[in-house]
Amino acid sequence: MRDVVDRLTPLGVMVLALLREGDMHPYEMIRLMRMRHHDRLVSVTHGSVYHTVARLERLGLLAEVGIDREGRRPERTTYALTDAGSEAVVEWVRRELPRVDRPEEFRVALSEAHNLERDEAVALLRARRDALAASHRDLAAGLGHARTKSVPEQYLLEAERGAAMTAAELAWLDDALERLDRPDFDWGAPDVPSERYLHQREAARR
Amino acid sequence: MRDVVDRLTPLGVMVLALLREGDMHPYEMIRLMRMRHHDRLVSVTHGSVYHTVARLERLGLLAEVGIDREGRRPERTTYALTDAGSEAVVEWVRRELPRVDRPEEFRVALSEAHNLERDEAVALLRARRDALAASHRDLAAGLGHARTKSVPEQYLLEAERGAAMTAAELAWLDDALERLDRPDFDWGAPDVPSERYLHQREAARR
DNA sequence: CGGCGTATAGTCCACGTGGACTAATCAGCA
DNA sequence: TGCTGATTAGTCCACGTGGACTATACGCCG
Repeated sequence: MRDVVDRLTPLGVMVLALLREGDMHPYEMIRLMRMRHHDRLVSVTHGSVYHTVARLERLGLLAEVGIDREGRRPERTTYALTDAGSEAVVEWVRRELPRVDRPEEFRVALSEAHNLERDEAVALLRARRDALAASHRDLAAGLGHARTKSVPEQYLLEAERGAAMTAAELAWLDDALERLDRPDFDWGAPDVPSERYLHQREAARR
Repeated sequence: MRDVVDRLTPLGVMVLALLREGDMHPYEMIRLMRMRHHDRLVSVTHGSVYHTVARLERLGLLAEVGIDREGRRPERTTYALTDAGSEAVVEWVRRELPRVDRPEEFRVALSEAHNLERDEAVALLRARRDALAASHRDLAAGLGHARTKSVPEQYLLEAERGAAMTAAELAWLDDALERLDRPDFDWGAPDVPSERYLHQREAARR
């Protein structure tokens, strides 16, 4: 079970997360991801999506549920999430949300955090804040050290920016955690895929 | 010439940039990148580095200059930069520095910006600032639009963070540009690989 | 009404990466 | 002095991705 989670790529997780909203064929996943601008998080190409779906099927995380044909369009294979697949998404997000290495993975985890219960998401983000603070201390120390050895500024630009970005994320996280902690934050049940998205899907299917 | 630049990966650029400091064998590149914490920018493994060097050789951007053997240690192949390789680094940085998509590439470009003349680097970063400002406006507009359609906050966390990060980078860039514009910023000639680094290499070679 | 472009749906190959493996030598500890 | 573990140096295979390619159907412009 745990080893399966290790083999998930960001795109794989997004695919599984989409199937939590309902059965779907790969091409529709691509449309939805593009419509929601999720292609800013992972690169969404035909090659990667179809291959990813095939791989997830081999892993037993999703399964074929039918081949329908609309008009005389090419036939399309529809897939559904298995229990293992549903569990794997949650496990993956749980693992990636607090990690400060692997920023790509984190952005995907954050955008799928709604698949967790609110309390758990908050706890994981709080852990992240601490790790981020430690990371920022390291970066600042490294910069300080380099300056005592009078390394020319031009060589430190990237490190400076890194420290600034880390500080900014820290500030954002503190702010977000404060908002998430207020009891009037709605969040809702993690399994219910929100009426809105279902409507969006219908609109896209039109 | 331009097509060669298209085929450069971030790791490839870092390898070429290292060779601008002097001839080197792949294993030494790995040591240096780790020592300078450049493995925060790209993943530095034996597999990728040796393969990358072989590819750059096929592209004619670097060339074997000798096989020496120290003591009875395994023999090591030393490589040198060709003129085309030297030019390719500059071209690549020139192209990636202002781009706001592809953040990975940008971080490498920024850390190799010292290979450009100061004036050119400043001009490219100024172009980046404008592109970044436009990108931030888009993100903010998208968020505003989502809020008018009352999308639950839990689905907007990643987008919010993205906007905050973009704003932070914008602030850092403005600050950095202001410092870079002051005439007492030293920068120096782009070709001279800085005494300091040569010492560092000797120390590592020891 | 004919043609051109774009949307739908999917396959397949080439490329780059990363981790596992080999193998010898040096440093340190007991 | 012998053993263990880390360092030096490099090879190789399996995996995931992305771009090119195929093929049909629909919409639109002239």
